[in-house]
Amino acid sequence: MPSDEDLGPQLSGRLGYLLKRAHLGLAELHEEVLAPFGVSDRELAILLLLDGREPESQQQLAHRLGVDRTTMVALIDALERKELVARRPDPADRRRNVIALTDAGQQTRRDATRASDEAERRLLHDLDDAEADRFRALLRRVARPRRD
Amino acid sequence: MPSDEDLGPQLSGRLGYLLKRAHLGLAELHEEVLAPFGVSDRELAILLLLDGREPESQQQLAHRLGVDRTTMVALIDALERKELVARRPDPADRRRNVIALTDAGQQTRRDATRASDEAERRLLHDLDDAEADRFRALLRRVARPRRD
DNA sequence: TATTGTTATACTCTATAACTATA
DNA sequence: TATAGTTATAGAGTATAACAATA
Repeated sequence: MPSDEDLGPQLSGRLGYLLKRAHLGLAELHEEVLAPFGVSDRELAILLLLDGREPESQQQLAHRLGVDRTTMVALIDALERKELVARRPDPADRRRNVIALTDAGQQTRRDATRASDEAERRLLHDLDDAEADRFRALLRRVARPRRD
Repeated sequence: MPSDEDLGPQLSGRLGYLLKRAHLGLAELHEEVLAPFGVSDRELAILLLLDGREPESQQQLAHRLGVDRTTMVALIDALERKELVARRPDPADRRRNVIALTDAGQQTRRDATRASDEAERRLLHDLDDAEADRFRALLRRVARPRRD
């Protein structure tokens, strides 16, 4: 990724550029800290989505993650291969797969979440605690779902 | 994009999710406000990169944009088709193409930048002016290039 | 030999359409 | 008929490898 001097003030101050760089920076940190646990940031999101909920179908999960159900198939495939989640047919409706965290999945969720916390801390490294809280609070308001 | 209730507190508060949503929200706003000018946010970035600089080769431009030179080819192709930029061979080194904004490109840069300002304002709609300034200042510090 | 722009190719991520098994 | 999961396929967006022109 280029530095500010490369870009010039016209582009380097634009919100789109800043958000992209922050997002990309966090993605890189996540890749680094999650590597020991064998999951991607994306997969951690699914583990978090599954945790502490009634077991759900792939389709419900896909909807909550904001992807198509066809996209969900490969994501669950990967997590199942790693034995972090299990598919079982819903007895009440055998068209459905119910997805649940395995014990290993629970453990990975805990460990990977701690690692992700560390990635977030490193992203906000230049901010003191009060500034970090302020940033998070403002970002939450900016990230509100659009009301079109 | 799913709402907070869909996600649950475990995922909806994570920085990665918030940054992604803010970034995506701005991308959607940009698509809307830039449509009348026939350029994408990506293309506006290139127009801004070209503005007020010594003319540069495709490769220099690619480096500053943070993409491969092979990727730059199609981006310049599109802008050239719209007659917003012009390629001309560098007389001093005929391997190179020098890329320059056309008059129409200058005009589009001005108009599209104003539209992008509007998109940024709409993204920050829930913040008052002081909060928006604070958010920008904090984001700049978070978006610092990683010093690995 | 090395570099610039280009093309061909492949890889990732995603969605749409079509298939199957169930309902 | 309609729905859940799946597969095949296609479209972005990106990169790597190879090629022609030039240095």
